[in-house]
Amino acid sequence: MNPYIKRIKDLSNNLDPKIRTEMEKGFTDKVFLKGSYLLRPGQICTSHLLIKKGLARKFYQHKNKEITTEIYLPDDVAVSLDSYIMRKPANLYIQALTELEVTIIDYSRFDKVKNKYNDVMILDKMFIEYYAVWFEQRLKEFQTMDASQRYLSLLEKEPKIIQLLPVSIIASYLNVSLETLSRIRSKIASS
Amino acid sequence: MNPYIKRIKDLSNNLDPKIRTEMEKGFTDKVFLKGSYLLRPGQICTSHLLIKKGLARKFYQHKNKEITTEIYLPDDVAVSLDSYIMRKPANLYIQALTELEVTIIDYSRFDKVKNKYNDVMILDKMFIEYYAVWFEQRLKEFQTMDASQRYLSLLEKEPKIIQLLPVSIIASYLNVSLETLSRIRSKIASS
DNA sequence: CTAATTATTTGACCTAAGTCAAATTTACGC
DNA sequence: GCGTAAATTTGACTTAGGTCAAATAATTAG
Repeated sequence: MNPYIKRIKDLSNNLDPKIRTEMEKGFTDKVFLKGSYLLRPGQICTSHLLIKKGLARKFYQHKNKEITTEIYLPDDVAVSLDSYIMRKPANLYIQALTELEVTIIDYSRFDKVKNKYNDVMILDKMFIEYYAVWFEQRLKEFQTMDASQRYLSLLEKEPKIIQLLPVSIIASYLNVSLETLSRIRSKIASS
Repeated sequence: MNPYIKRIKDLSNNLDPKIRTEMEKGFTDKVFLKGSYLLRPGQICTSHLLIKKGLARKFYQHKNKEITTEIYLPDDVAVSLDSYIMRKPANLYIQALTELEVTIIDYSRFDKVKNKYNDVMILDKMFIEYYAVWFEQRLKEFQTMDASQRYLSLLEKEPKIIQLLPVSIIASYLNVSLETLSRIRSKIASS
């Protein structure tokens, strides 16, 4: 796990139990069927979705092609940052790729707790900081690596994604055509 | 100006004057010569740099080519988020492109004020939220637009950048070769 | 088990954009 | 203003990766 994320988790676990209890009042568990949508374009994203079990992804439609922007494994948090922060309709989908169990962290309840306890505010800020840095790194990969390098980097950093997901989704996450990804894989296999 | 940034500015201006005064104690003004560096790889970024006058950019070196990641105009805030947040050495440069006047907002002083006043903490969080959303949008541009479209988008959203900066820097900001950018411009001019 | 989908691979071809080199234009020092 | 250096443009060529189409391979339903 990323060290910064680990720090967030540790701090979260060491919160005053009273605060934790109050925070968890705003949590709801929910199960989604494979293929179903946790968020669709037009809806406002009013919660963070903590993945407990299963796989999910975030993607948008562009010229009748799907671009996957994030893939979620257990312990990841799914949210349309743009929609959540700006309180405006989302322009993307969050979709369950398997049967999925999530904990829903409602915005307005969480917001109250944040404003009451500085420690919770700091945790939330750390989460966004991590997100910003993650985006910066991902952007850098697109600016400096070709398709094979991006694939190898993903294989190294997130082998589970490669193992668990179909070529079409991995390709759309790497922003290459599935034919190209297939060629990259066969080239690597034969070397 | 972006509406979210405007909201941050407004909130900042409406802070309790006592808080503002305390916050501004941690501010220092400084002037940089054209071409000089406000941050270099290896240094830890321990401040936000508010541009008062002049132009600056952030860039990194990749395979003896420069990639410009941000261009700063007056009122923008320059910071290596990665280095600032993770408290680790930066891997990029922040450089004055003209004679430059900045206000330096020192990390540790600002941190004290943030933890004392929730309103300041919220402002800082909003700044990072904006940053994350900005990165997300920029990533989307690279994933969905070709070189000409990125150029036209920049021309529309940040005409000043196009007017004020040399082709070589605009090209490295759009992640195209300067020859390609030159061709794009001549094609647009002739149509 | 077999048929029918669906996913993946392979092939042929095309295009956006990169590289290298040369020509031109612009800016700057004296 | 003149010469030199830097910035920009133009040309010729190459290449990564896209598209379209067909061939396999893997799943799934019945």
